[in-house]
Amino acid sequence: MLELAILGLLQESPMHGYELRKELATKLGTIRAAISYGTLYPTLKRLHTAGWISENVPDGDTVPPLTSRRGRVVYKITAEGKERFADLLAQAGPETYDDAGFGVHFAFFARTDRATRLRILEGRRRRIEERREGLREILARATDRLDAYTLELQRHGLDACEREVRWLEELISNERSGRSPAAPAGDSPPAYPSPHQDRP
Amino acid sequence: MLELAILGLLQESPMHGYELRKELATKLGTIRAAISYGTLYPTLKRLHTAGWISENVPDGDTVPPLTSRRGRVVYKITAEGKERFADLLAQAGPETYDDAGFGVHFAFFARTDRATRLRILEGRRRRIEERREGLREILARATDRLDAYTLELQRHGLDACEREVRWLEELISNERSGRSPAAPAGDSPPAYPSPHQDRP
DNA sequence: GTAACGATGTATCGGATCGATACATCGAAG
DNA sequence: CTTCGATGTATCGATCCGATACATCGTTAC
Repeated sequence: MLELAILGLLQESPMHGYELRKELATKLGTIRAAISYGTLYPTLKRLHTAGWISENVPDGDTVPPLTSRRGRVVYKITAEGKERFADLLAQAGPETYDDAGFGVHFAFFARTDRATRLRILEGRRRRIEERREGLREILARATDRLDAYTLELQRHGLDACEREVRWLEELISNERSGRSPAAPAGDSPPAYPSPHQDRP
Repeated sequence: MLELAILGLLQESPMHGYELRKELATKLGTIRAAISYGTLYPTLKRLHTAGWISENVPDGDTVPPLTSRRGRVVYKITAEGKERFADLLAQAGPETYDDAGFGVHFAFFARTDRATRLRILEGRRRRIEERREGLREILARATDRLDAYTLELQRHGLDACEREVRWLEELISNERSGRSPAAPAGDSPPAYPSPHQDRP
């Protein structure tokens, strides 16, 4: 999952690890608070071994002992890496529908074709609907077995599910009618400031 | 984190692994969809080694070869396990405020003292507020660097944060005034079907 | 001037957890 | 009478996190 995110960001521009981590946090926002270095560096090493990225260690050829710069490794995507990224972008399996997988894929929807976008959005919706039904089941069946706090937790979870389904439905509807992702679907006004829709 | 959940459930009644997994799914609901057996059994083993639970393998003493029942191991909490559970319940550190940790602790709030409940709720609120501020920062600062889909993702995340902060505030307010967790705080009517509040 | 500090930067280790897989029992449906 | 789905125990490889260590750089404070 992280693999997709890294390749996607390096496609935009080469970066070193620290920068990559910050950009990752910005791009993924709430999905993955911040990637641990214990995840990032091994993954970068793996991507390098696979030949999808290159590691550029700038050892100043003729000036090694003067300042002895600590190696600031710049990572750059390769041609094979771009192919790999395209492959990952196009696939939509079960792992694409869980919280982390969906978030990462969604973050790169601008570079995903519409058919795949729709498949992912619908798969995710299905997933959340199942979760929602599970919670409704619990709330209908086990009301007496569970204490007030546990029930409140389930209600809060159910609320979040219903909200996400509505959100997904709006996104799906927008995709089908060829609208911008954030454009309001018609009757319901947007709750957030409009994303400057200057192309009619 | 899983340790707390297992000890908590086994405190209610002894269970075998399969049952434990199902109860865990019911109790934690949206927090942790379903615990993998690859997590559950090693954790049970660990708890057993630590002396917090006992493993009861019912090998029918005098009837070994007749049906040769596959060992259905029944796990039971020990006195030390109960102490351990109480210790875990009472502590409120940074790991108590992330998504998984908070959810598990909240699920056992019925057995947590009020002071700890308040500390955890406030710590969690702080955590979500920080996440919210981070998202606002991104939405204010990086609007032009991010595409429409990424922005929409951030907005959805921000919305979820604001919602959770409101939820936490209501819970905190209820705790302070000694109300039931799910009771409405006063002016705002509940968004979900009232949890049959037949006591006035 | 220089010492301290916070941001930048690379890297590893142990531990928690997941998903896939394997295997075995049992009751019911066909 | 056999196949199938639910029940049940268990392990393996891979992913990811949190803590930790260490080094550089610029700014601020003394």
